[in-house]
Parts: sequence; C-alpha cells; structure tokens
Amino acid sequence: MKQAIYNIGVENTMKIIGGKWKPIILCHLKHGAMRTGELRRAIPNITQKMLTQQLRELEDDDIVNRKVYNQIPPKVEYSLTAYGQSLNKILEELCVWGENDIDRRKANGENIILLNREDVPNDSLPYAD
Amino acid sequence: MKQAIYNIGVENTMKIIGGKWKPIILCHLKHGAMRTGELRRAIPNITQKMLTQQLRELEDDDIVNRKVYNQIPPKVEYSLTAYGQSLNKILEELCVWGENDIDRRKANGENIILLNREDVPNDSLPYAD
DNA sequence: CCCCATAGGTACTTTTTAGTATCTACCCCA
DNA sequence: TGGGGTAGATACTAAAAAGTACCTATGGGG
Repeated sequence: MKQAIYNIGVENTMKIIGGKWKPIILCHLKHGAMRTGELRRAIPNITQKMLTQQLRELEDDDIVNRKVYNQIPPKVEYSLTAYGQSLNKILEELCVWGENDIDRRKANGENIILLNREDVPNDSLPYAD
Repeated sequence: MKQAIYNIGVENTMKIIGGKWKPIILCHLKHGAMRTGELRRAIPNITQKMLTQQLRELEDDDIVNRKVYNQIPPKVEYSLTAYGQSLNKILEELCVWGENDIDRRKANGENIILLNREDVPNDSLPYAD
C-alpha cells in the first residue's frame, strides 16, 4: 500500500480538485448532472481526452458519479456524488471570487474578459476599493 | 496590451492562487506576516527558487505584500494585502476540507498522513458518512 | 581571510501536465 | 455502403511547471 504524506490540508484538497480542468468541470456539475457532450460544449477548448481523464480521476476520488444509460447512441451522465457536494460552497466561492477579481482588474484598466458569468449571488462584493 | 479571456470565474481564481505551492503559502500567510526563512521552514520541500517565484507572482496580483527591512542580515516579511485577505475564508475552507477528507480516507483504510493540522474549527465535520 | 546568516537571481534539466492524432464500438438512416 | 451521432481509449508530442546547481550581496565574528 502506497503511503501519502501531507503537511497541510490544502495540499490534499488541491491534489483532488486542482489542475487546469477539474475546478471548471466541478463548477459546471454543481448545478446538476450533465452529459459528456454537454460538458464539452460548456467547456470550450477542453479535449475529449482531458475531459474523460479528469472525470475518471474525480470518480476515483468519489467526487463525481458516472451513470451509463444502456442505449444507442450511448448516453453517459456525470454528477457530483453526495460527498462531492460537500465542495459546493467552496466551488461557488472560487467562482465568485474570480468574477469579482475580473471586475476589479477591468476597473483597473486591464483588458480582461469573462464570457460566462454564472454566479451572481448579490450586489455586495466581498471586497470593494 | 495583452487580452485575457476567461469562460468562467474559477478559471481566473485558479490562475491566481492555483499551482503546487501558492495555496500552501497563502494558507500560512493568512495567520499573519512571515519572514522568508519562516516560510521555508513551514513549508518543507519548497525550494528557495519556488518560494520567491510564487511570492513574486502573488505580489504582482496584489495578493501578497513584501516588506523589506533595511538591515544586515536582510529581513523581508511577507503578508496578505488587504485584498489578499478577501481570500481568507476560501483558504480556510480549502484547508479544512482537505483535513476532513484525509480523516475520511484514513477511516476508509487508506494509508495517508497529515502532519500539520492547523485548522480545527469544531467537531462537526462538513460531511460524515 | 574566510565563513556565517540572510534573501535572492539565473541557467539548465527533469518531471508533470496537456494537446494531437488516430483508433474502437454501436445502431440508425439515406 | 458509408456516413452521422455518441462516448471513449491510446500512442505520441509539445508545453508548462518544478527541481537542481550555482551565483550574487552585505556586515559581523573568529
């Protein structure tokens, strides 16, 4: 059995939900189950390979559930497991923080664009300056 | 001027606080200012190069403040900026989630060790099964 | 004079991660 | 017969991230 040693909790968290694609996938799945093709369309630039690879890893970590419908053409739905949903709040906050940060930079003159602003919980920013 | 395009907020967040070392550095700094050497000791395995490199990037993004004391031998203190502190809650949650996840896996028979459990807010786990 | 401690820069190499291209399977439909 | 539509596997290549080794500066102390 391989032994894993971490110095701080966040190290483990990032191993599970870190990387280029996992946070994005999870932020989409937190709204409900999605088919493979839906995820592909929702996440421009992701390749089929990276999508399935990351989903498999999330499955292995009991974050994502894979449901296969036995039909032709194939239909597969991905969703957060009950355990994966314990990440919902964090995922939401990561999204919102990033959105507000983009606003802040834009106000600061940076040329930065956010295409899909899905989380707009309220009008009070966590940080205003 | 270079244009940045994001599809979803979390993409931006991860660009700023993602990677192998940044979340760890930030989780340490959220307790207060630390000297370079303190950070190095607090984060085993990080190299001087990675530490300063990541700190410079966090500085560029207005997350971390660098204070140089003009003395010999040199003394430099790093701390979260006021803006960087808007990440405090998220950082805390990332730490705690990782800690609880390690407990969960350990209970599940995995050989996994957490050396520094710094965030123990209460006895109610976000997810118990 | 040389080494200590401190903080940091830089060229180069290795490792990890991600991307590309091509392959499978299945049934339907024209 | 040969597409389309779905989901996915795999070998190979490219790019990004991290690690290694060695260099700088400064003043004090032995």
